[in-house]
Amino acid sequence: MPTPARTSVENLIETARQILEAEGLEGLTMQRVAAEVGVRAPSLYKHVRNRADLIRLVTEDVARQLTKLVERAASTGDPATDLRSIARGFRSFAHTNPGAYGLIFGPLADEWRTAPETLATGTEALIRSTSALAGPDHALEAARTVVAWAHGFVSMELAGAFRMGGDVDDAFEFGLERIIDALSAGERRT
Amino acid sequence: MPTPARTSVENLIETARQILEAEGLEGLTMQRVAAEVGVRAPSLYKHVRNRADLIRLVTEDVARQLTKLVERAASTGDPATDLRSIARGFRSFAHTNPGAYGLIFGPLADEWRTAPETLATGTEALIRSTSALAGPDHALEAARTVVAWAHGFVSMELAGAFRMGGDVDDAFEFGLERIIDALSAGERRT
DNA sequence: ACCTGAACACCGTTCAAGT
DNA sequence: ACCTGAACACCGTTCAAGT
Repeated sequence: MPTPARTSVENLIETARQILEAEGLEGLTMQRVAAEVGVRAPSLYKHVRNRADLIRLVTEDVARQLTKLVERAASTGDPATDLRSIARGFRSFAHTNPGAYGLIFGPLADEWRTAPETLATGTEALIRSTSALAGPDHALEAARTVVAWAHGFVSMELAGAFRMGGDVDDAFEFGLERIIDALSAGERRT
Repeated sequence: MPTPARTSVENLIETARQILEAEGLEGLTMQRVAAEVGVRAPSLYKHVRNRADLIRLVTEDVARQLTKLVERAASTGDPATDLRSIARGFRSFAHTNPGAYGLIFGPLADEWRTAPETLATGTEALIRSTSALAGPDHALEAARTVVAWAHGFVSMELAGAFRMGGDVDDAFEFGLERIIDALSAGERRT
């Protein structure tokens, strides 16, 4: 006798993400998710392969959202302006979704790492800006410099690593301007 | 009847660190550590409070080692040279101790985060260099820029996030020179 | 003073049995 | 076609009992 599903992958992903933000990755258990959607843990295995698979799906969801944000931030055509929007958007995304953000580049098991394609369009938007700023020869290296700095900054910030006083917002803006400067300087020199 | 301890905190920390590098954080279980040192899991609780405590001790050990490395790298007195040494030393430490490195700024539970003091002397060495390079007014912000970039770069690298081709070593050197440039440029301008 | 087995509460996961 | 309880192997942790 076929019975209609009481939940769905989408529902599981959304629920998992809420739990992740509220209680962290350790709190994201199959039993917790099951309880939240109103079934027993074994039922989840009709919808996802296992816990790692569920986490991977959440990560992909997050990566898609971040990518869309970056894509939209790079819209004026002026590379420095776009880079500022991208960096600030990146940071504010991390602030509002700290748990989700930790999944993307975190030192986590290979199993739930997101595929390169998911982040591709966001990367393209970034490279477009750095290409205009640092020249096409250094576009990729410049993009890596920007994203490394931005990711490092927000991940340290979220980890509570900036504990020597000083205004953290100011430090972010300082770094952003200096890096944009440095990349444009490179272009002028070439 | 007092019996001599068959293990010690130091022994546990060292063993835990080996397991961490070999099998990742999930593989670092109390039973695994106990088996490795030749006792049963409950015995570990005579030496550490619990698993989180053991991980915290490992983190502190790692932080101390990294700090010492940074401290020693900054030795020539020339800020740009010292910054290069610090950044490269930082990166090579992460490469040889990827599991341990992940503990320091990772998006991990508060319980095993290391105390600020442990990283203090390394931070001082870094700030000395950035102060000479970017001026004392921006020393802290400049140090945050450098460390954010370096940490972001190596953590993305370790996470396998640089998947668009290009030479990753070159990207590191590119970013390093541009950032040093940008910070010195700031000094000249003031 | 340290170590142990037994026990408890919690995981993830499988599977046969229910509807 | 989905959901369930029971079961298994694994955790971390506590504790009384051993030496």
